[in-house]
Amino acid sequence: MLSERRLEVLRAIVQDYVGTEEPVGSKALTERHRLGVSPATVRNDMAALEEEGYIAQPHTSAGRIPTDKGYRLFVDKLAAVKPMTPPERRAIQNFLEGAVDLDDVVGRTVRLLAQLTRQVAVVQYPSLTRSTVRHVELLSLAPARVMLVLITDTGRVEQRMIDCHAPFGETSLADLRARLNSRVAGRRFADVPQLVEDLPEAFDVEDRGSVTTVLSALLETLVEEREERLMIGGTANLTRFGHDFPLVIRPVLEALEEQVVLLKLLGEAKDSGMTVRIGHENAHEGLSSTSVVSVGYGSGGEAVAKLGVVGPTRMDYPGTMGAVRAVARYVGQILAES
Amino acid sequence: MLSERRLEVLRAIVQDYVGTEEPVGSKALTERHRLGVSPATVRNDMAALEEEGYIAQPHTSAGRIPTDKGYRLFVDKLAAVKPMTPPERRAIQNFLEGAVDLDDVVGRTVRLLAQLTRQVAVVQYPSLTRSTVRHVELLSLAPARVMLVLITDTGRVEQRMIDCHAPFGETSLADLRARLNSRVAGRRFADVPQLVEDLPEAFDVEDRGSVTTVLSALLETLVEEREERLMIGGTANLTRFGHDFPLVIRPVLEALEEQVVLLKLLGEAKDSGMTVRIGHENAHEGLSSTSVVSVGYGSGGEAVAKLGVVGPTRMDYPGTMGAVRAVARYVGQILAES
DNA sequence: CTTGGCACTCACCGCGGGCGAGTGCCAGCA
DNA sequence: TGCTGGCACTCGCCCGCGGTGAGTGCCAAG
Repeated sequence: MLSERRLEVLRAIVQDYVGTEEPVGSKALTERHRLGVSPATVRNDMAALEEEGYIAQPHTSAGRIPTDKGYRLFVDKLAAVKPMTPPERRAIQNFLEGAVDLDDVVGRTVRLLAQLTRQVAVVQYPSLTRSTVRHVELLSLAPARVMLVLITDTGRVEQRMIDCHAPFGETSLADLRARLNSRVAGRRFADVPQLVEDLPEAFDVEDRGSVTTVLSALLETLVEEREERLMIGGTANLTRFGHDFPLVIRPVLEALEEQVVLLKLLGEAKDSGMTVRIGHENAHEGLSSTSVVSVGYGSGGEAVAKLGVVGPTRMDYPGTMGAVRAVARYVGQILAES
Repeated sequence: MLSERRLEVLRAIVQDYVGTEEPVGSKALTERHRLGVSPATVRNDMAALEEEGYIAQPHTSAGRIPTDKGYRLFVDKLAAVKPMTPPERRAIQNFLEGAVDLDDVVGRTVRLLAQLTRQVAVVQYPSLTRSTVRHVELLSLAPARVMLVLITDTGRVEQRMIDCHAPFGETSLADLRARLNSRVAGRRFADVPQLVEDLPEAFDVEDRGSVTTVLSALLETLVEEREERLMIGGTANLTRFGHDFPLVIRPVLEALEEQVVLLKLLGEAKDSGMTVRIGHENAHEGLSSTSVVSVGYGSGGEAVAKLGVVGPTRMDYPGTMGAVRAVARYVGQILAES
């Protein structure tokens, strides 16, 4: 176990390094922080911290920088989430309040988060399976062509074109629509599969095939990776990454373009509470020099989706966590209102 | 007017510079191209080309690089669009054919373009105003809350939530839906405003307010900047830009995040035929070291939207133009089939 | 108008030395 | 036992140096 002061030294190193982006030495530390001990003592502590793997030096005779493990300790034990100031809160609220629909909410959230944290923002649309069905609509576009529209209580709308093999009569369609809605409206999407299981049996044999096709299309929209959508923004902030650009930035941009990767990233995070994944803790290789701060958000007590930011491991964790948490909170409120 | 050979020299300079990314000198030129003259002659030609502003030297005693004006001349007079090879065509077709809906088509197109050109791809969704109405749907979600769903012949679906001030009866809604569809289905979206102008008059006074609200919401979805959507991809390719990274890449990323900027960019392009905007020809400042190659695409003879790529002014214009044209063509086909 | 020759420019590279921040170690002290 | 000042050492960074070579402009001759 590390002594109190050594933890303090680690905290000081993290803070200074995050601020200056340069390896920090023992002398500079004692000057900028009131540690109450001499540089020599700090050096001893640093040697110990390095021994334990919390910090490292890029070259001999350079200062120390925190390792992933060091950041981890910092986040877990040494950092308090920095709450937003009242004016910041008001700004967040104002910015989000003008949104007219879900796309707008998500879009504004992304921009807001990117701006607040000066990092890349990622916002997931409310998950279908965790939402409640508000309405299911079936539109006949052609004799054997039906459009399925799902509407959730979170304002999300998904549509899907369905090709039936046989023509599907207008009255049968209306019948299916009515039955479907009476069964699933107000229920959770996750329960839909069971709720509609025996629905085909209520129909004439001739329509049963089409009904099954429609239902399976409905179920298909609920499977993972099809039902998840997200939006990202603030990629321009990647340019603040460091000096050794292309090598670092490229894999990050590539990862960010792969929705699958991002979804997996957010999926790995805890469902409740804030999750911070630091450097190599991220499974994806291209993101090994980034940290991901994410949190669930939702209209009620339960999270319907996640949002977060991706930035260099050398980031202002307290500030970022504060911003992420605050934004998630307000987005939840907005969602609840609509 | 420049002599034939000088044009040839310019072409050679552009080709070499695009290939090597380094200023090209007179000697290297004569070695790599069969110009039939000596370096000294080429030097004279270069001096003339520089005098006219087609090329420039980064430092004294370095080779020449083309200016925006030089690329412009190259594109206009010296370059032939490079057609895709048969295997490439097949690959494009295969890649696009698996798409299941419009989002998928656009998404695949973006990825395809980015991969083919190794640049940033931008694909606009088919414009509403240039499409034809397939269906208009009105859903009652709550007594005074209606959802409007627009479906176009290009497979695009737009929805919008509408708050009516007074409750809107189910039968009135059905009536409006029927009348609306009989008037506008199969017609061009651009004509919709006139077609529905006198529609409120057909309704009882009590419903007339809600009808007007719904109609104005419908018209609002058609105004510019609301109706336009687009998707971008391949931003990771920006890392191949040059050595002087952050300064160049940052404004480009910023510009790409502003849909407004991109839409304006594409809007400035000609409606038919391919448009190439080089460097400072782009109004947006951040894009002054990029070129934009764009072209309209559509299911029939007429373009319903545009797509293109954004890359460094130092790009392979013939190849890029070939890829952009080919992709636009196949996307048009896919759209026509669906 | 083209060409070979020639002097000149200047970015780039590798070298070497001085500087200084930072380190590890040690002996002394509380 | 733990903290401190002192000290020698390391090594990345900066800077100035000269050599090299690609590239240039100019000129006189073909």
